[in-house]
Amino acid sequence: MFSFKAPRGTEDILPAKWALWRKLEEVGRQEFELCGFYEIRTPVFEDTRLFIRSLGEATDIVEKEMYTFADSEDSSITLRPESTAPVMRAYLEYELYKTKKFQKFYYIGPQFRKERPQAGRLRQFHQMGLEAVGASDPLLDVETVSVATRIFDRIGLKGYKVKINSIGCEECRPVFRSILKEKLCEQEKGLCELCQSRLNRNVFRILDCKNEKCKTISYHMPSIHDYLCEGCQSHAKAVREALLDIGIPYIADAHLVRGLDYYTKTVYEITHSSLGARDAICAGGRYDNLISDIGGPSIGSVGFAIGMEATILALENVMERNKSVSPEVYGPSPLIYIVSIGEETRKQCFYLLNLLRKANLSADFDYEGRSPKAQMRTANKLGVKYVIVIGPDELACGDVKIKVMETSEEISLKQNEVLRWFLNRELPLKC
RNA sequence: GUGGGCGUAGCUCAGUUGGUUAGAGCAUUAGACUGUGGCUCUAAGGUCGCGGGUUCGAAUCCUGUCGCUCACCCCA
Repeated sequence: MFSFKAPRGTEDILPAKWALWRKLEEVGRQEFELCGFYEIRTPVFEDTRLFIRSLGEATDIVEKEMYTFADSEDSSITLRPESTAPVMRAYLEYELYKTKKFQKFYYIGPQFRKERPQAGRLRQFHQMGLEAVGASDPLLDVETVSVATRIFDRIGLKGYKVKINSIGCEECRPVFRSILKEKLCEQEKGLCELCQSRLNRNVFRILDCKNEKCKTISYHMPSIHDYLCEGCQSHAKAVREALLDIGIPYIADAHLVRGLDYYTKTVYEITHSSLGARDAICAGGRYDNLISDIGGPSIGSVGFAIGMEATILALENVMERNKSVSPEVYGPSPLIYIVSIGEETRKQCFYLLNLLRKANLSADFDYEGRSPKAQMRTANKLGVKYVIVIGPDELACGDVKIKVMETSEEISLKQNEVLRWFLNRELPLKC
């Protein structure tokens, strides 16, 4: 018999795992809003050309990793492989820059890339990220880093590293690229096979190669820092100083490069060593050309994306080592469980259940018609504070019995007193 | 797209050179306790991923296939 499964590279987040996701999302939202970012939601699919234009035609994402569909005869849509371009598209479409040039956005949502799944890398994955659009201040670059690190701090993720670099702008990068390429070509035979092909496709990636021979060669290569133009140099310096000033430890990594074409000046990556080969939990940087590339005015922006699966994986690894951090897997328990004994009491229980819920007291009930013992077991497992018992005896005299689970104390009350009794000692949930 | 590893109960895993009714722990449900939770004990549950082959006999060996996983290219 055929059985359905979640498609390759997708995963179901079951209730047992939701607590961590929720925590990450809630902390993220709070932190974003604390720093003046506003949530924006864009469609999960866009005109295919948006991504071709923004990411660059020759990138792997565009060449082989996009979920692209014919929408009608002459239009093609693509499930978003990242959210920066869609956010910028919205910023331009509604001409938001006309009301206020500088705007700060954040987003949380699924992204799609058709690649082979691997640890922390899926075909449908989730990012939460921010975009600060319309300013070139290096302090803004640092603000984005600080938002990311505070999110990680506040969810209790220890042991991450901030790596930062400048990759120059359209002025100085091409100069460095050609010099680097020239020097590397001289040593072509010493490079691994892959890097030899990178010479023509993506020279900067060679600096990042894990092959020992390539590492040695790139160690002796000139550094981008020697070729940065004056503007990029002072920008990079200001970023590093501000990071120090506000106490964010970082690693200046001259070999850090970015896959996407649109980055300029500042690029950074936050990694976690517990993750294995793909260790980035956040990546971002400045993109001063993206907006003009997709048809907007020439204004600078900076942003990052946090990989939520990767972050949660890292968080779980940290908790594994430090069991004192309890994950509260199933989230909050109901306050009250109602146990009915005998078929004829169920209507009364159900009435009471709805009364409690209308007063915002969380309560649940057994719909399987099981034995009182089984219902008590469930109540215990749920971790409720109180159990209300109604059986034929109670029904006959219009009472209910309330059991306080912690002390096993039992109290008899008239049915019409129940609600007041709870409201006197428990705060209703806020809506 | 390329390469490695792994598929046995809901979960985590044992399973001897191929040998009778395939095991453990945890979880679930029921019962012991017929109106009361936690502890204890008992019981229930498996087409050994799927197909083919070798064999008197296959969870075990061979082969194909599907799935998962890790790594590579690339990337969050």
